[in-house]
Amino acid sequence: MNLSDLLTGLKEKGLKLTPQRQQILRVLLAAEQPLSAKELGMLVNRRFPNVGLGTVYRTLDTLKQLGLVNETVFPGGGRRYELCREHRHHLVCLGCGRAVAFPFCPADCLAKIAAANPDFDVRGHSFAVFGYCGKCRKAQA
Amino acid sequence: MNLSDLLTGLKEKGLKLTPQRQQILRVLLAAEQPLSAKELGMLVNRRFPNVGLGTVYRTLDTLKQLGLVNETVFPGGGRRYELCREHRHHLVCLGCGRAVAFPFCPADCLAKIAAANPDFDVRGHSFAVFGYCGKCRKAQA
DNA sequence: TATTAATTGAAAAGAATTCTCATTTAGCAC
DNA sequence: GTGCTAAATGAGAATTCTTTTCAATTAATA
Ligand SMILES: [Mn+2]
Ligand SMILES: [Mn+2]
Ligand SMILES: [Zn+2]
Ligand SMILES: [Zn+2]
Repeated sequence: MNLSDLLTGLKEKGLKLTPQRQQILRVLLAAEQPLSAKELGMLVNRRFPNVGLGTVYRTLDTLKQLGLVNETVFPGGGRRYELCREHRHHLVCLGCGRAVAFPFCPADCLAKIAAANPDFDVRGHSFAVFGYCGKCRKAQA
Repeated sequence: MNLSDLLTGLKEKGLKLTPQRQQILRVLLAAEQPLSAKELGMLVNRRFPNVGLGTVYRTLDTLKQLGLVNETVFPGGGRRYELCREHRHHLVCLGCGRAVAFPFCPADCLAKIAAANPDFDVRGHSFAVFGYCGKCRKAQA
């Protein structure tokens, strides 16, 4: 998934290709881990200093609705955003906040749950493992 | 786990057994699903109308630190609290917010992750499945 | 009952997110 | 290119959620 694919996607939905949106997408493409709205805003501001958080949140909303971005909630409550690429989950450090992705998910659990709750229309799931990374453990000791 | 067990726990840690704390624990014991701080506060207020949210949050913090309460973050970002009973996860309705617990967790995934990241000190994990419950589906249709 | 440190209520402060509205602008027709 | 229009933006106000502050209260202990 590259920038022009994403822009084509927006265009098809009748959305304007504003420079702000393009830059937000560029930052998301370059990100190596899920970003908070604030982090995303700061990165966007490197090139467009007066894009406000309002625009960041609005854009994230539209991208979520288009299914291009997904929102993950990490322990402590912070919402983070990333482009939808391969489905993945994260190993999150409670010390420094860094996240490492892993590509597999609890398929057996999901199957059990769906089987046990036929009335429920399952739309998604979240899974995250948290603890302390090597660096933070050394820093503590 | 009943009320006097919990109170004994608090006492052992040198914490005061205030009526506010007791009521918060009673409400958490009676709850059938994780509560937001606000919901918890309102339920506490039925008996103690002037307990403020400040006290609710402070008490939840102490209970978390004692390992008696755990915090779960549901999709959208709301933090919810429940007594630590058996380890469990939830099936959460995106429509009405109701949650149903299920008692198993992705053990195989957790093992794979721990094996692949020996430097990382795993302290916990979160897992939630979301979608729309039977009631909400009927309401939509 | 007197003492004391922990706890509380009330209110202020902070942080995160959403809303409002006047202004700007991308996309389109001419 | 020029003008039109609905969509998008910037700036800031407003909400909502959570933490902090501090003077007053109170549970625990002697
Ligand atoms: Mn998964
Ligand atoms: Mn589990
Ligand atoms: Zn770390
Ligand atoms: Zn529902």
